[in-house]
Amino acid sequence: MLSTRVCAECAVRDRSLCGSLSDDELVALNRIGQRRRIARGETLIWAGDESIICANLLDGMMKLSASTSDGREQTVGLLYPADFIGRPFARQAGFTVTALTDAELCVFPRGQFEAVLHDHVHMERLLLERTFAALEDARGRMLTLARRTAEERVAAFLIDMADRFGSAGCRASNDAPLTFDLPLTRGEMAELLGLTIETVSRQLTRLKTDGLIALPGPRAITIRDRQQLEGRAEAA
Amino acid sequence: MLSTRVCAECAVRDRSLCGSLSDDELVALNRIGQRRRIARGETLIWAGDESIICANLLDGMMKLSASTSDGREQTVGLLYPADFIGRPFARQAGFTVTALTDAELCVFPRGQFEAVLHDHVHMERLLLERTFAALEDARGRMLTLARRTAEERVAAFLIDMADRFGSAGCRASNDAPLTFDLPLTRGEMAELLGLTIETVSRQLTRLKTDGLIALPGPRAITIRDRQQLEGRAEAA
DNA sequence: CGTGGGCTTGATCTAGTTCAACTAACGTGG
DNA sequence: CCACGTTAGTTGAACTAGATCAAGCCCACG
Repeated sequence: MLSTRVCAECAVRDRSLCGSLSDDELVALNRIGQRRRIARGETLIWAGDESIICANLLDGMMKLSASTSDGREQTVGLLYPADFIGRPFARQAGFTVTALTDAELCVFPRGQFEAVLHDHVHMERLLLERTFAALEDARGRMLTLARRTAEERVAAFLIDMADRFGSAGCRASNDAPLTFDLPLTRGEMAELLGLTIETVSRQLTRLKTDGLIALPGPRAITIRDRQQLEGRAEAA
Repeated sequence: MLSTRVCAECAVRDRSLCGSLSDDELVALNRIGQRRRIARGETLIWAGDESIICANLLDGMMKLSASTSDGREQTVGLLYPADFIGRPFARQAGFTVTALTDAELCVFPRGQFEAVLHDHVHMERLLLERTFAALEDARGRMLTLARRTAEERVAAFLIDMADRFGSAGCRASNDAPLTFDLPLTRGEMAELLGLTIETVSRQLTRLKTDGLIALPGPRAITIRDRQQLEGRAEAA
């Protein structure tokens, strides 16, 4: 009873995997799930560790990252609220999962989560669809990392962030200036875009001096000319 | 009856998704599946096209590729026998699928394949596991494309190919020279590794002059010192 | 106040691209 | 059977996008 309440009040109930479950099914999931808060910078899972947990991200933002043996790092995915974390059916975690902001999770022991998955075909189907979507995203990013210029990467990233965090909903084609705070530092952007901090910074100031964006504060971005920014993102 | 025979004789029966089905379940799949041969260079699916088919690769090798609007291309995945092709539950194909060698496929209409998937939970589970594996592979490749040097990419690629095509099974740690034919041209390697043809060629001749490999013919590779080659692949 | 992290800016360097020959292998048709 | 065009591969010289190295700036926080 109380436990269904917890899920019923979940911020991402309707968007997460759990949205596929009926109220009574949620009871089972609640029994194995545990709320957990994690601070910005903390890492939940280390690549190579035994894969013991899965989770749903309830609030905040996290990153998935990989690194070479000599320490070069690359962010290979971003996680947003309602996203699924972890890899069922695998013994080892493939990537490191770290909080980019303070975050809140619903954590499940992997084995038990697999059992729930097994018993709830619809949930498994949803996870399959999400995994396909993640795969498509990763492959698209491969094109970016391998072939796009620094300017294209930065411009495309800003547009993506504007669409996610730009207030006043999705007024995508609106040409009024739009201001929002980036949830990532320059260093985190560099790690995501396959560049260095300096290059990211230079590209931003270039877009600023060209009048396409403004930088009201270190973390704030104003999109002043979305049209042109889109042009820079896909310089045909 | 005849139709089950077709699957029973399938070269990849035990390794493909279909391996999860009982003989009588195969009948259903056979009814919707169709053998198809495709020549080297032909493309089966174009990115952006309506997603009408799924398939199993029976024999040969294919690539998945993406490109920018101005024609820069990147191979985002390789497909080997028994691999699954296509994206169920999506209306559009995300990537172009092209044969790297003459190939043979078992093709299913997407909708009908989805229905089979729906009716055979075990098969859906297998597909989920494969999709996770593909996702992990794609993310690992992101690290390579963003952070590794040309030499590391080429060396790692050769080791991967040696493990797949090196005759006499997986004598991975054997230090006897191992010769095999690359299934990819220099251009295809470049597209896969995020480099240019010239860079791939130069790296290969460097590895040759350093004595780690030999190049008996344009397509042939001899691994002469796997240890050292591995060192070049992960220059710690 | 000073100290440290995040950010910017400048100067220099370099790995890999680009451009340009050139070579080798391979069919195809005269 | 050989000339010839074509495609794949190699090699060299020059160039450049982005990395690296090196200050400095700004502000929050102890």
